[in-house]
Amino acid sequence: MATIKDVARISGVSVASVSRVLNNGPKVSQKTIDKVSKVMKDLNYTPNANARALVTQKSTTLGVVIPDLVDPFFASLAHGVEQVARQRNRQLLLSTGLVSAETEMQAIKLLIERRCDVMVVHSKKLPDQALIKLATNVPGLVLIDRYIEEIAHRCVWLDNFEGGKIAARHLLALEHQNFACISSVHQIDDPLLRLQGFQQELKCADVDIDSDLIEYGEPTLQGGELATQKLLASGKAFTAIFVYNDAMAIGTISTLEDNGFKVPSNISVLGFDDVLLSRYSRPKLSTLNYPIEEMAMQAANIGLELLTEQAVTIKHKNYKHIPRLVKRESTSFLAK
Amino acid sequence: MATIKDVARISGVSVASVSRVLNNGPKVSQKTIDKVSKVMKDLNYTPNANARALVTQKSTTLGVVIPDLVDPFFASLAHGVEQVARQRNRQLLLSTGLVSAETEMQAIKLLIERRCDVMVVHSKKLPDQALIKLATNVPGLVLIDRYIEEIAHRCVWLDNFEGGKIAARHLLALEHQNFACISSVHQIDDPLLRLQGFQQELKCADVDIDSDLIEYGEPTLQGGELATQKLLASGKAFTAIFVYNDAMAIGTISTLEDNGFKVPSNISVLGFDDVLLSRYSRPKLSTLNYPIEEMAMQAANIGLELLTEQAVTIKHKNYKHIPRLVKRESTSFLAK
DNA sequence: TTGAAAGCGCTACCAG
DNA sequence: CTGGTAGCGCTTTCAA
Repeated sequence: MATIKDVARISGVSVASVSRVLNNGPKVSQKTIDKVSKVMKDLNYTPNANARALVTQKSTTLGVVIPDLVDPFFASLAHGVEQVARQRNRQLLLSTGLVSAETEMQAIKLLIERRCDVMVVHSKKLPDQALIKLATNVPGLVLIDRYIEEIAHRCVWLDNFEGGKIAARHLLALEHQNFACISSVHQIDDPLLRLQGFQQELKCADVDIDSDLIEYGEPTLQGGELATQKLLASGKAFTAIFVYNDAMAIGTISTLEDNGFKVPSNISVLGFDDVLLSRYSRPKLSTLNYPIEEMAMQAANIGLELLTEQAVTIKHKNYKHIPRLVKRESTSFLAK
Repeated sequence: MATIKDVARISGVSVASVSRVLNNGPKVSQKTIDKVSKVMKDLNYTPNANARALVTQKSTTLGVVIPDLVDPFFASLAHGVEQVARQRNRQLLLSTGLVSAETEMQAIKLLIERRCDVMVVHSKKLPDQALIKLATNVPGLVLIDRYIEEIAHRCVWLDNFEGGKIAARHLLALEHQNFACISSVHQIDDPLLRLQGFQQELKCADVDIDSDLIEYGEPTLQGGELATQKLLASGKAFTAIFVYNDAMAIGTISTLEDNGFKVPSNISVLGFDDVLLSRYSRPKLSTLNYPIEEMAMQAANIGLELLTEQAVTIKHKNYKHIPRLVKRESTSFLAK
C-alpha cells in the first residue's frame, strides 16, 4: 500500500507538501496540488488514519457500547449514534457482548485502546464508581439509560418511574380497576422502577394490585406468554395489564386470545418501548414510546461537545426523558 | 494519558522491556514483569492500539459495511460479524449509510483508511469491476449477498432464484392454483430473481400467473398493505400469495383480514427472510429462512482466512446458500 | 535478560 | 510557497 513518501518521491515534492494537499493546508500552489493529486490517484493512495491519529492526538471515531446488536432496542440506539458519527465525519466503533461487569469493562477498554475519545455507553452492571472513574479518563464518555448523580451532566436517561405512572394514569382514565402486571426477571432497575411508578399512581387512586397478579418473565415473546399463563392460572380477574416491554406484551396478547379473551374488549394490554414490533402486531399495541434513537443522538452530541466546551458550562444540564403514551388498539375503555 | 515511556521511566527499565511484558515477550525476568506490571496498573496505562497497528502493520479490526442498522436483517448480519470479531479478538468497525454507489464506496474507503484488512461488505450498487478492484487491494474483503464470478471464492450469497422455486413448490404442494405475487420496487436483483424462480417453477406445473396479480411495493409493512390493496382492487381471485419479505407479508395479512379474508383458510401467505417479526405475527408467518447471521459469520471467517492461506487453495470454493422453508401458520392446504 | 535505536506513516514546526 | 526534520507510541532488530 502506497505511503505518503511514495507520493512525495514520485511527484518530486517533499512529504510536507503532500501532507499539505492532503489536508487542504494553506499556501500550496495550484501546480503542486494538481501534480500531487494526480500521483495520489495513480497510486491509489489512501492516507493511514492510524498514523494520523497518532500524530494529531485526536480520534476520528465514535464509540458505542451495547449488550447486543440483535435486540431492536439496542440496534436503534446504535443507529442513533451512527447517524451522529456520519454527520460529524467519524467512524463508528462498536463494542458489544455485555452480560457482566467484566465484559462491559472490557468493551470500554477496547475503545480506549483505540484512543476513542467519545463514546456512548450502555452499562447496567458496572458499579457507579467504576463508571465515574472511567468518565474522568475519557473526556467524551456519556452514559445512556443510566443516571449517576456525580456525573449527571453526562447521563442521558429515561424516567422509568414516571413511565409506570403514565401507564397507570392511562389505564385508570379508561376506567379500569382490576390490574395485572408483568415485569422482567432481569436484574436491572428499569422493571422495578416501572412497576413502582405504576403501583404508586394506582395507590393515589385508591386502587391496589393483587400480588398474585404480578408476574415476572424473560423480556421476550415467550416470557410474556409464560407469565400470562401464570396470571391466568391464578384464577383472579383483571381487565387491564401493564407489561414490561413490547415483545412480552405481544406474547401476552397471543396467550390471552388463545384463552378466549379479546384484546382490548375484554382485557387491555399496555406495552413499553414502542419498538417496530408494536406497529406490526394485531391489534396494534398501545405502548409507551422510549425515544432511544433520539436519546442516543443526544448522547453522542453531548460527548462531542464535552470535548470542546469547558465541562463547567454544561455541568448542570439535565438529560432526563419522559416516555410518551402511544395509544393504539390494544387498550380501550372498560366494557360495562 | 500515560505512554510506554512513562511506564519505562517510572519502573526504571527501557521501553523495550515494557513492550516485552506487554506482549508476553520471551525472555523477561519475573522481577521485571512484576515491577512493570505494577507501574502499569498504578498509571492506569492502556496501550495505544493505533501506534501498535502502525508499527506491526497489522490490524485488529473487523469491518462491516451495511446500508443501515435499523433494518433487523442487517442488524443480524452485523451481529454475525460481531460474534466472529469478539471470538477472534478484533474490534468491530461499522460503516453504514448506503443508498448509492458513492456512499458504498465511501464507507469502504473509510475502513481502508483505518487499514482494516478484513471486511464483510454488503454492496448492491457498486459495479462488479469496482468491487473486483477493491478486492485486490483489501486481502480480506468478502462480499455478502452478492455473487461475482471473478471473485466467487469471496462471495457468500443466497440463491434467490432457488428460493422462488422452493416457494412455488410449497404452495403447489398445498394444491393452490391461483397465485398472486408481491415484489419489491427496489432496484436490486433479489426480488427479480425470487419472482423469476417462482414463475419458472409454476410453469413446470403448467400454472401461469396473471400479470394483474403481480404487484410491487416498498419492502415494508405499509408497502405490503398498499400492494395488497391493489391486488384486491384488480378483482381477480387468488388463493395463495408469495411476498417479497416478511414485513410486507405481515402487511399483506393485515390488509387481507381487514377485507374479510381469513389467512390461511381463504388465502395462504408466504413470506421471505424469516426475521424475528415472522414469529411474532398472528397467524405466525410461513416463510423462507435466510440464514443471514450464519452467512455473515462465514463471511467474516473467510475474510480472516484469506489473510493467512494462499488464496489459491480456496479459490474454487462455493459459498452459495439455499433458503429453507419454514412452515408456520400462514400457509395451508387449499380449502375445497 | 536487557537497552539503544531505527522506523511504521503522518503532521507540524521552523527555515528558507 | 516549499523542504527538512522532530516526534506521536509502539515493536523489533542488534548488541551488549
